[in-house]
Amino acid sequence: MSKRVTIDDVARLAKVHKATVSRALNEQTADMVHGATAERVRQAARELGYVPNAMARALRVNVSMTIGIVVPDLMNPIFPPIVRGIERVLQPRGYTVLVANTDGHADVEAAAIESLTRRRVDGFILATGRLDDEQSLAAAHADGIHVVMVNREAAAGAPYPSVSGDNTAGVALSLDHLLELGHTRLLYLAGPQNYSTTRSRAIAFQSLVRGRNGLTTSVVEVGELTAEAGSAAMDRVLSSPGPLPTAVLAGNDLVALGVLRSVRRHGLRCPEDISVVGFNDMTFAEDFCPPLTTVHLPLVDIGAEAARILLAGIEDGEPRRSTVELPVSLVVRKSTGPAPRSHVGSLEQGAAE
Amino acid sequence: MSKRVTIDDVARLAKVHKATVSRALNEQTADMVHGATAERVRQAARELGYVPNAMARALRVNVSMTIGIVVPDLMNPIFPPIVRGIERVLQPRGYTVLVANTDGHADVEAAAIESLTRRRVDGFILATGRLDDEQSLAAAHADGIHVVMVNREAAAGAPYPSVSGDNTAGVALSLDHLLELGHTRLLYLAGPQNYSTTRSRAIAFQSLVRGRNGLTTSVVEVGELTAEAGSAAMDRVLSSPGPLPTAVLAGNDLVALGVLRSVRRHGLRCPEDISVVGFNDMTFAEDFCPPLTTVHLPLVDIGAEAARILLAGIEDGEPRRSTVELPVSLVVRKSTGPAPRSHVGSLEQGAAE
DNA sequence: TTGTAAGCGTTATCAG
DNA sequence: CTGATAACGCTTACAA
Repeated sequence: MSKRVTIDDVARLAKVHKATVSRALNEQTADMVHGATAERVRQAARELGYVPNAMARALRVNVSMTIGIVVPDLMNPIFPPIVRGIERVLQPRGYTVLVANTDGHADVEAAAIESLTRRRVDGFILATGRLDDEQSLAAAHADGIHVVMVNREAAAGAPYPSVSGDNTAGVALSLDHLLELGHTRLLYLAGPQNYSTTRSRAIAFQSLVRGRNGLTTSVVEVGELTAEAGSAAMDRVLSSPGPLPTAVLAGNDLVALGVLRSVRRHGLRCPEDISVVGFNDMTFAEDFCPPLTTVHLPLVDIGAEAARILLAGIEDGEPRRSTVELPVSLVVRKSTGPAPRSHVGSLEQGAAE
Repeated sequence: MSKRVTIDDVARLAKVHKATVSRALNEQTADMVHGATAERVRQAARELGYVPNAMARALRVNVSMTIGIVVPDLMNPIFPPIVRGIERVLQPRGYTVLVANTDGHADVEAAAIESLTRRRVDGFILATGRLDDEQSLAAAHADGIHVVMVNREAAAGAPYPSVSGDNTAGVALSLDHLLELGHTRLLYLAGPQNYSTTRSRAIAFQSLVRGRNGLTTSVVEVGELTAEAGSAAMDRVLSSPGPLPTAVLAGNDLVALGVLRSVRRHGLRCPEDISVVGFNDMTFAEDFCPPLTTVHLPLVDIGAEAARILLAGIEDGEPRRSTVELPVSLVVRKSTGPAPRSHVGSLEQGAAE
């Protein structure tokens, strides 16, 4: 536990003042010192195994080179790619990333933000997508800490820049695909409405569907964005009376996965009896049973772009106000197919075209 | 960007010395100050929105309350559960977690460790499982920073405690299962041998299989622990001459997934033509096509246990030397079935029982 | 119970 | 080009 070596130790060995050591070891200021001196200092540092204390530096210069990322749950497969994207741009610039999970609870989110604020992160990237106003975040923001939202639709008076996929386009793509396959009885399985992504997807669905003739549509809200919740919701749908939907659009892939499980359990086949389309194109969506047709979001890029905007804000001083929506695409796999013939005749509302 | 409020600001408002503020706001020392004074201080702090500077504190007390986690790739689904487990025990104790990805490269791993050392983490949890000796880690360790390995078999002279699943038992379980199903021609698809987990699994396989009559076994090493590498390796196996294995044990689930894909592409059916068993029971293994039979590792527990050991070491001062192997279980799903009858007669070596 | 003062390891500023 | 000094925000002997 030999007391850590400090800049003073290096100075002593190199027979210079610690200020000189500081200058010699710093890229920015290295040219302020004589070449030979600098080399002597570097040599001494190497010899002693000197590792600068980033906290002392941060305290002095008031910049921690640290970014806090807040996610609901790293185990949700959409977040690791986003985090990777963020790291990909931050790491090379010398930033380190602090990740906090919130489990989707507002109070632990507040605690996480507070904890990161204590650590004096230079900025926040929030991937929680909750719509509730966050007290501690606003406070941090007021103190000049930059914030970028990710995977979150910017609200009207959005105080923070945001980066997300084009949810409306994604829903439109899915819808077109299903319509082309002849589906007329559609179910939208929406996520909780206090998540902006799922909310905006649901809104997109409603407005795209409105005014189309020959369509029977319904929207059911699932309590959580998990396979379990999706499964439970679909169970309820499948065991309720009346004609079943021939296709379901899920709020995200996890929900879609739950639907797949439920459909299987009920002895129905996907896509023969019912088509399913997801959202996000999470890792392994192609390996599901059947491989999931879903809207592909460029998650890594979304993370990277968020990081870039954050950095730009930090460097300018001026917080940006951008709202970026990255393009999405539909990747058609095996969970969607032609609408089942047997149902065509049994429409009970809406005129068939 | 109003200059952050400091302890002095609070002191001024509460009309006490900053030392008193420090004492009042600190759980440990709060009882050293008069109740009324403490309340006044808390009130002032609240009023000003005071958030203590953790770095200044860390600098003073020489404890950062920060733990560095080093993983190869957060996008590999086995790591998020481990990280969650770690957080689950660290968070409540006030620790914050710094996660660094290495992409499996030794040099970026070194850089990550150095970066975390600069930040003066109180400990490391390494989930990289590489066997290469890490220079900067040894240096940190020599300076009294605690280290715990996770998902890594302890080598003979292991300098650090480690927590992992019982790999040998896992392989034994898989093997027994396949033997019971009548498989006699077995392929082990091992991961790279510089990962201790995959190495010890491969060794377990070899030694368990040795001396068993009536078995034809082979071991093929795949270059990486990814679905792509697994797929490529299996492609090679399937397009080589000679009788095919009736069952393959994969070094981990990702490799198994690659095998599944390859098998499908080659027009073979799993498990009718070939059985596949994985290792790890990663999230969504049950949703693969077919659902994957695999060895379940208690990943969250593994992470949690690692964190506990780390904390114990930090609190004692004395680094532990424990090597923990958590029990594993086989979860049988649909990717394994009876050995195909058609092959029974065509064994070309080893006596059928 | 509270105040004083020193110091944690850096870097910025100002002299030399 | 280099050295001295102060300051970043906090905790902790020690003193009152």
